[in-house]
Amino acid sequence: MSLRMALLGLLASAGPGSGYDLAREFSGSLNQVWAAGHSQIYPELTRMAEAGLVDVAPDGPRGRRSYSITDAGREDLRTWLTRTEPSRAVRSETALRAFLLPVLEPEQAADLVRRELEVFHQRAAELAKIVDRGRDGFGYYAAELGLRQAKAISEWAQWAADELKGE
Amino acid sequence: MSLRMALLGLLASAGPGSGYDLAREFSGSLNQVWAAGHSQIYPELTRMAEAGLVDVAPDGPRGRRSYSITDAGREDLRTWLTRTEPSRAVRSETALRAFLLPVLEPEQAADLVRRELEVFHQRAAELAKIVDRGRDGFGYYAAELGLRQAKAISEWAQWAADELKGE
DNA sequence: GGATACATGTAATGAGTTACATGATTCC
DNA sequence: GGAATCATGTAACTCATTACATGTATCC
Repeated sequence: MSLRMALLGLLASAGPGSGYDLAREFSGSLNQVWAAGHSQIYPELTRMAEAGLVDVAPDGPRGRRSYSITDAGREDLRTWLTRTEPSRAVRSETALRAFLLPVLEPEQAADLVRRELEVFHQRAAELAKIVDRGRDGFGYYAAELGLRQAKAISEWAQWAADELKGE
Repeated sequence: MSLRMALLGLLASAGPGSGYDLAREFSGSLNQVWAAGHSQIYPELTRMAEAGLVDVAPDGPRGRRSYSITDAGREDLRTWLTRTEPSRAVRSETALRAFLLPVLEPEQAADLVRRELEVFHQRAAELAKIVDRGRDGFGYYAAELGLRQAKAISEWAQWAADELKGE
């Protein structure tokens, strides 16, 4: 359902587009939030068209099919956002590794934590750039959230490295 | 692979246990980090036994089968933690909804954000309790990470609510 | 003419969720 | 005797990843 809602959201705010366009947006800013490959996107768009959530304009160049959101689609998206309870299930490999840290020797655990520090420090810097571009629409709130989370993780990594030194 | 590593980690640090025990640990503190139900755990343990990563002691009461980690299992776990690159793929419904916020009216968006604020504020309070119990071993580093992330999300929600008021 | 980007799909596999199904022990 | 908990499994389904497969338009 989440993939479907992400696609509807993109069509609602960026306007009509092809599966190819949508797949490209998924490898851009949305990728930080929800990943999907084209092999997942194309069949889902077909199902969404069958369900009347999107209209298809076929026969563009190179067989391009352009999808646009319908009123039913907009309705579904709004209902999902406002009336369904978000799944807060977390599945973070970084967090799982944090959980498993105590099975390592402190020295190896510290190595692992330093690698996370570097990656998320880097990610925070990238997201800061997006945030600085301001409220140009889509991705603004998500980028700010991503930034705060990336900072939280790198600060945790710093803390954990210090903690492990003391052992 | 992650499920397998989580199981090996639990067996490595909490000692031998049954699938039932492991499923219970998954619904406890580990649940914040990596969720799994018994229908996923039992078949995985069977495969792990076939691969020689765990030993099985069958014939406990009520057909209980107790699993313990082998040297090969410990080796696999250590190799995974130290030599494989973590997947940093994120799949967060909260973040996806943050991404989609601009499709809502500011008022509805603010409602959504306030609900997240409440949930993560609550979660932060629960994790703070676990962290306060101190370095009693497993879950300590993960709880600290979870706490920092929950705080980051609720601070974001506060920021977003203010931001939406201004619109 | 060749490389690159555009464009769409399917197949096989793996991971995860929900529902179904069963039975033993313990506690009251 | 009945309820709760312990204990294990399978089946059906959905969701996600990787690999395979093909063809068109544009740029140089």
